[in-house]
Amino acid sequence: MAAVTLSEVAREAGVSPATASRVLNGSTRVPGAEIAEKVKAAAVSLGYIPNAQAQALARSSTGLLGLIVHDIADPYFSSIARGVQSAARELGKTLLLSCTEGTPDEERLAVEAFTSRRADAIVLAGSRSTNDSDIPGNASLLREADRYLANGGHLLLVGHPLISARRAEAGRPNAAPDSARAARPDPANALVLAIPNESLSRDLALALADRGFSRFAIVAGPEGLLTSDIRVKGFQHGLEDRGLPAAEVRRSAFNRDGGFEAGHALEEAVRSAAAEGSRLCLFAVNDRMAMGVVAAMRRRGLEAPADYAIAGFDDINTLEDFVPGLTTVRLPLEEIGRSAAVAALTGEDPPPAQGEVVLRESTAKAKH
Amino acid sequence: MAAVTLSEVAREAGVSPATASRVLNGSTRVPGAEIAEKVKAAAVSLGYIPNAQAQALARSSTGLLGLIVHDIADPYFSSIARGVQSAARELGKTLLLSCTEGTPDEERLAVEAFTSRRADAIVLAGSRSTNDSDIPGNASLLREADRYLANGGHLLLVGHPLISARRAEAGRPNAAPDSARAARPDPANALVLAIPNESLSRDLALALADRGFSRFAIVAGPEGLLTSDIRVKGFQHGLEDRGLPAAEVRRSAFNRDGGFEAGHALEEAVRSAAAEGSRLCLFAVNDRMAMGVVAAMRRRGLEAPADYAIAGFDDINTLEDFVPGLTTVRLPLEEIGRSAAVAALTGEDPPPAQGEVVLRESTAKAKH
DNA sequence: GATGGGGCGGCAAGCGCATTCCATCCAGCG
DNA sequence: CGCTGGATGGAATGCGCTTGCCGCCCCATC
Repeated sequence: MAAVTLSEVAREAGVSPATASRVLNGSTRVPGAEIAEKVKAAAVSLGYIPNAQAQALARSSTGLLGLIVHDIADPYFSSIARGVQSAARELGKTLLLSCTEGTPDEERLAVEAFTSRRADAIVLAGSRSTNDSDIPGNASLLREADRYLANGGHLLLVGHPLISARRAEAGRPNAAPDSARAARPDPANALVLAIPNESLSRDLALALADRGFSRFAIVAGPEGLLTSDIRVKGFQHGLEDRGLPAAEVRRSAFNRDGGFEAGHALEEAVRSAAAEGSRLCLFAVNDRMAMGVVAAMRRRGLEAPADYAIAGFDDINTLEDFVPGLTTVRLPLEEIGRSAAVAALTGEDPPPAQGEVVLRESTAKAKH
Repeated sequence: MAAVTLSEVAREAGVSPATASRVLNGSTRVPGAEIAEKVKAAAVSLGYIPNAQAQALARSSTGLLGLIVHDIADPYFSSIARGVQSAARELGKTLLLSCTEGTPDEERLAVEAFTSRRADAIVLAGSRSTNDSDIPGNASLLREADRYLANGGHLLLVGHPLISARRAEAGRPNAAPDSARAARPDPANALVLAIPNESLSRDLALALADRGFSRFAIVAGPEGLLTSDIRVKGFQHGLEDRGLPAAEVRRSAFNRDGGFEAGHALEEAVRSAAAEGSRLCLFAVNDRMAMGVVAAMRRRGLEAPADYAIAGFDDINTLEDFVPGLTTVRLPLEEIGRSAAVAALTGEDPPPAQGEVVLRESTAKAKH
């Protein structure tokens, strides 16, 4: 990529590179009008485009914002990405994107790559995992994050803080609630945009109980996946608050196919509840899983809300035309992306996300 | 973003920066084993991470790949993005992302930004518009692209070539077919990953006709939107091939809401066809529009395939759990993204995309 | 044992730009 | 009329790294 350089423009305009630099790229010292005109004209006629690399090197600030997600083709992340991108554009930043499939090792690689690019800030979205097999990965991710921060970068986590050795316990059954964890400063000193997963899934359980459901089952992601674990916990708390027995938890992959698989496995439970004259209410910890469950049930001839009820979480945009309308917890994903980007770039603490329970047809009162 | 520099590592290891550079970052000349060890040890202990900006400046190659899409939250683009990202990762490139809402002006800005970053290659996805109002935008996009290419960048367009003044006619009713346009070299000398929109929509029309449908209507995007126009044309050709009358074309926004709107408008036609004992078959030029149509019809109490038939185009992943199963044309979007990235980076011509008609329930023979 | 060549570090020159410091010029003031 | 101070353009330096070139040493060769 050879290209027109500043000094060529300067020569063309008959001024020094310093002067050209001052008129072309915002400086505190703006040269006289006449000279400025000459320089601008020269720049236009030569088709000058500043070399951002060189500028970055000279100013030691790149104007780059890194975004790390599990999977950009997942509507959850692509909505967030849209928000991040839109904020980045408004702030005149350029977006770097990396997808990691959710593995801490890939995430570390991404942080490393962005550190190498000297990104001004990094937004890291996606659930953490407290799985034992991820301990080394989490540790090295944490180290990499520390290094990035130590070098003056801004890191913002969407949802959960990074998993430290100490915190690896946090997702476990008897860990501290959301609030306590959020209050504890992240060891890596990263910003965290909190998503009230626990209280929202509790709200969902309450809403469902108030609608008259009394038998529940939970379709969760693999053990150790923080987002899933926390949502399960919140939901169970809600049931407990209403004096209902804890729901059985069925674990599978944290995606549509996981839901599909769980759906098959839950057929029996749905039918036996029906046999007893009640409807089982399912809570899938994310919408994609819920959609998988619905697909599996449908294949077995079971429909919501007639034969069972089901709720998801996230309110991804895909739901708009999904049948039956899926009860879920709306997360303002694009907005989350926007404020994540802004917070990361400014270094200010982001406002926690606001969610809300959205009741739809999939948990309607039985029609008959 | 201050950080450990190469020369600090070199000093720590007791060697010159040149030597350190050679051992740390792939050079043809690799220093002796003993020295290499010292340098590596120093790099690790200091936590050295090369400054990609400086490297880029020195090597004049950045390892950056730019991706420009209309909307990253649209599953069509996010699937492509996934493919691009995955190829980029494998090739050791970093991805720059920009969303433009499909306006040529924003696209130009994105190209400019990526040029400024000296991206090695740019993938530009999304339909072009031959609309009169976009003429100036297209022209300046073309200029910007030319400039990028002149500076040694590689540009790859997904779908259509850039719109030149000359080519602005191409999308018009009596323009040359796909093949002729593809054969004409792009003025900007950019690569083009061809998507056989015309022949595939023709295939779709043939398949539908063979299924026994004889009355068609088309739900298209706004006039001048190339992808839409070409698909319409191909479909009409297919009908013509079967001796069927041309379908009425109804235009609205190229998205879900446009489809919804068109769906309402088409209620009459569906009902009157039914009154005459036949079913109207709708072709929406993309899946999102088709989904909007289905939603609108459902609201009016009309269901596919019982009351009408409908087909879409793209086979976005959202369709997996859409009811009814939507007949469509499958485009291997992720694969398209992958080969787009590879071609852009290598400068080689990409293989044209392979699509196929997928018949599903939405165009099933009437059940009764 | 002298000579040529190959291998290996180091030196230094940039890559394109921002910015500090300096020289210059002119206006204004005493 | 001489001096000072502010404004303005230019020269020089450095951001962190790569790489062509030079010089050194050691070994093989005659």
